[in-house]
Order: sequence, then structure tokens, then C-alpha cells
Amino acid sequence: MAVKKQDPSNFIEHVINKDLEENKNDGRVHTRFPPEPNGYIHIGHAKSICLNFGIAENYQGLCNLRFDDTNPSKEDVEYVDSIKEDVRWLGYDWDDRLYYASDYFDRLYDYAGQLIRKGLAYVDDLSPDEIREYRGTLTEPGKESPYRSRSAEENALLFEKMKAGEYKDGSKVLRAKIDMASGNLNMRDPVLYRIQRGTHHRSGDKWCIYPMYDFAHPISDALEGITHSICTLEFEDHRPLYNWIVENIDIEGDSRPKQIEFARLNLSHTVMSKRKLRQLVEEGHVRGWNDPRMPTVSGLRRRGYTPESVKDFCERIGVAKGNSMVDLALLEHCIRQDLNNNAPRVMTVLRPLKIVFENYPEGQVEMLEAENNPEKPETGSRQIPFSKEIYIEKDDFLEEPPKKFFRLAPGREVRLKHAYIIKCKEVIKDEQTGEILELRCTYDPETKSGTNATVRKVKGTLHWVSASHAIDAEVRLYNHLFVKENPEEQGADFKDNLNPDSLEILPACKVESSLKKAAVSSRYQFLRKGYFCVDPDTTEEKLVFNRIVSLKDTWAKLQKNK
RNA sequence: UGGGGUGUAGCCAAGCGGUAAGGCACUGGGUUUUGGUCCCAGCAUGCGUAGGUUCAAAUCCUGCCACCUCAGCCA
Repeated sequence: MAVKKQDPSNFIEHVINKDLEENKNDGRVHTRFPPEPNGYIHIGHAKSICLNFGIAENYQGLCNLRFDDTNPSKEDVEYVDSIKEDVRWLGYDWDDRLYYASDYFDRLYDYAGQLIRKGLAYVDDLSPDEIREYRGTLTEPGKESPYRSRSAEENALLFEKMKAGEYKDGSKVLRAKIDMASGNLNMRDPVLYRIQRGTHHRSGDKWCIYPMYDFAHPISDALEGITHSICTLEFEDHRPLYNWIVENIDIEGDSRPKQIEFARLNLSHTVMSKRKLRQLVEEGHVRGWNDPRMPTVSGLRRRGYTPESVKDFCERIGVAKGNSMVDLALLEHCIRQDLNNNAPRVMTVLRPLKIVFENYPEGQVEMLEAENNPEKPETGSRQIPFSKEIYIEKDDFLEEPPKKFFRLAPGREVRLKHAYIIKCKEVIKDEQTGEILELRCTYDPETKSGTNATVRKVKGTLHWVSASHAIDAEVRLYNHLFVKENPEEQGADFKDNLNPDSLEILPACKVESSLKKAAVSSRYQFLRKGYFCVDPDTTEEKLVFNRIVSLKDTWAKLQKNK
């Protein structure tokens, strides 16, 4: 028995509360997530998954996973496997309620027979082109097919022969007999079954006729006892048809599922249709469905997003009926918040610049204590080596520092995180190119972190790694996949807006040695840089990191606004 | 031009006749050995628009405007 929610958080929960008050569905709440296995799911699907499974959780109801696999020409087990993995990764469980529309093919066929006997469906011999012509237009009514008035007996026989494979693909269809003059085109005798030979990923070659979505979906819902069938806005004008099917078919039990539509998710700086995502994959603009730049669930996972952050995002964006475009910055906020609390900190240098300490003894190494996560003191600390030669970040040094630049410059002092205050004495350059090769600095032994002498304040603190102890790594920086907020605006080819700098590979980074055995998929905060995740491309010889998201950077913002 | 929807801040989004929640973004300030985090403050005399009803309207009524969506034997 479902429990009414006290604080309905969107219009769908209001509807459900009302149904519960009115004692509909014996007090049950039962939803379903019904993907077609014809591609990898993306964050828009995640919104639907969180909605459907979330409602089941909120109301102590149930949510099924059902594959809507009524079109063998487009579907494949590869996709059903990936979808199951992705739903599980998000943290949802369908228990024993994994269904396939194809499981219902026999019953669907029988229900079609029921409609035929009631005189509510007929076999039509019109060609696809003719059906389109007869359908009329948005403003003019359609006209009835000459085959519309066949007897129930004849229709039953014809439909049986369709099933038996006696007709060519596309030569006949089964249509509902509704209203060719309806203002809603979906009600102008919609096609219920088509002849389409092709091996189905589950039923094999058993069938040569397949039910259409509009016929299979409401019946599947009813058979599973779904109470609230949640779908996206473009199905709004299919609702009368959905109801027509449910009302004209005698389903065992008394289930009257209700279709409710909400607005699909649009995210800025990316695209969200399977067709376009497929195009990016097939034309090689990305490295696959799980490329870390893709908004697919598998892409987000490889990028390093946590399921918690994705679910948090789905909750924050809300559920409504107005088309909207959510700012990618909100997704980034969600993962930053999660990882700020949970990711261990490490020091890495992405673009190394060497520093030699003139006053540090040759060959000496000392171990310094570094906290693992200031947000979680209980995670303790580790020891990191300090020595005569270290690397700092190239852009943490400027020969001619502008105002408000708090980092290193000739004659200036900064603190090295967890270590000492240092001073820049000399800049060594390539005589030919003028390129800065290394810095000569001194360190102040009185200023070791954690000692009393640390009362001395300097404006800037830099991260660093000991040159001889650091290990090499490749770091992949990701930026927006598209340069425009809405890549598909005004009919422009979305691919023209692809960001040429969406992937930046830094092959020669220096990372602290504690990362040596970092497990694939583990996440870290690279101090002052961002959150990073070990990519599966990592091998014994080569560490590879993905940047999940940068840290907020007010200095960079200042520069940009100038 | 027919049917179905939607208009609340730069972006999402609550609100359901009693005088505009919250989040993101943005802007100031404080703390800080991460220019991170955290904290504080600011950010719609206004709810597409014009009328009407009411003591009282984002909420109810009427007209208008804008945008989305539908003419697959896809889902």
C-alpha cells in the first residue's frame, strides 16, 4: 500500500497524491522506466529513471524496468545490457521486475483480435504513401480508406494471414477504426501492426508482424499493473489514443494506467538526442558512446561523475511541463559538492616548471605531513617527500606579475603547501628562445608547515611535487563539447558548433608518488586544479587521468573579465 | 490555418485567492597554508500582455501575443 507524500515536489506527485486520496488503483503506486534498446542512455534518461524509480521509493511503490522492443530493425542486446548496467549504476533495483514488450507479443496479438471482433480495427491494403495522403493535413480532415468497412470476419482472416507471413512487408497494416476527421492526427485510424521481417533480438524469427508503440505501450502498462505511466511531452497528443486502447481492450484485472507527460531535459553545451549522439560516435567526433565528453550515462561514469551527483542533479532540476535548457554549471556544481566532501587531495603538477633550492643540501630528502582531506579530518594524513628540486605549475610563476597576482615572481615569496616559504632568486632562461627553463630559489627552514614559525603570512600558496620522487602521468582535460549553449539553435548544423578544444591532452604531468597504485575509477582532488579520475586506459607503465571538473577559479575569472 | 501544450529573475523552479520559496549563475564582504571549501550580504514593487471579478489576483474569468509539439508502417 502506497503512502501519500507530505511534500509533493512536482506536479506528478500532486497527481499521485490526489489519486491516493481518491483511493484509485487500490492505493498502489507503480511506475516503469521503458527504454527502447536502440542506443546508450543519457542524462535525460537519467532524469526519467530518477523520476520513476524515485516515485516508487517516495511512495513505497514499485518501478519496473521494461524494454520497449517492438522494432527489431533498430534494437540490439548490446543496448539492453548497457541500459541495465547504467540503471544499476545509478543505484536503482528492479528486483524481479525486468520485462520486455516482446514478452507480450502473443497477448498483444490476441488483443488485436479482440479489437477486430469488436469492429474497432481493420486490415488496410493501402500503401504507406496512400495512407499518408488519406490522413489529410493539420488543417484538413483525412478521408476513410476504401478497406475500412471490411467485415470483422474478413479482417480476422486477413490479420491471421498477416501473421502467417502470407503478405509482403508493408503491403498491409492493421489499423484502429477511430475518426479520420479528428483534429488529433493520432486518432485518424492509427496503425496498430505492420508487417516487418527481421530477426528480433529476443523472439528471433517467430514474428513477421510487430505492434506499434501506441498499441503495445498502454497494454504493456496495463498488464504490469502500472498506475502512472510517465513519459515525455511529445506523447501528449498520444494520450487520447492511449486511453482509447486501454478502454477498448478487456484486460484481466481492472488496471487503468494513467499517462502523465513531463518535459525532457535539455542541457546547455551538449546535444541530447540519440540520433545526434550516434552521429558523433559514428563520425568519430568522440571516441565512443562512453567518451568522457558525452552526456551519456556511460560517458559521465568514465569521466568520473558519481551516481550520487547525477541523482542530486536530477532532483535539483525539478520536473515540469515547460521546455527548458538547464545550465551545465548546475551539473558541475553537483559533482564539485560531492567530491569536495569525499575526494582525497593529492598534489600534481600538470605543466611542470623546475625549481632548484640553492640553500637545500644536495641529496637530502625529508618527509612532510599532508592532510588527506580537510573536510574529513578522520581520513588522516600521508607523508610526502621534499627535496632540493621540485616542480611547480608553469602558470604559478610570472616574470612580470600583474596586480593581484599572489603567486611566485622574481624576488617574491610564496608558501609551498605542507612545506616551506620560498623566495625566487633567479630565473634561468634559454638564451635562444627566452623560454623559462628553471627557477633558482631559497627556502626558509624556519617556516616548516605545522611549526610555530608558521605565524609568518604570505599571500600565495602553491602546490608542488618533488622532482626525483614524482611519477609521470597523462592528464586529459575536457571542456564543453560544443561552443554554443544551444548547438542546434535555428536549424544550424550542430556539428558546426563542435568545440575544437573539447579535449586537451597533457602527456607529461608530474604526480605525487602515492598515486602509483591508484585504482581505475578512483577520484582525487588535484590540489588547486580540480577533480580527476583514473581512466581505464591506465596501464602498468602509464597512468591516465580524466579531469572530471575544475575547481572554481576566481583568479581565472578575474583574468577573463579583464 | 486544425489539435494538444507552455509562459514566474541570466538558467532551473516553488507557489493552487491573503500580498513572490529554494537552487545554479552573478556581485560585494569575512575566514582560509587550496584564489577551493565555508560564512554573511545583495540579486522580480514583479509573475507574457490587456482588460475584468474581488476588500485582496502569479493564482479566478475574457481577449490578445509568444514559444513548443503533431501529418513514421519510429519510439
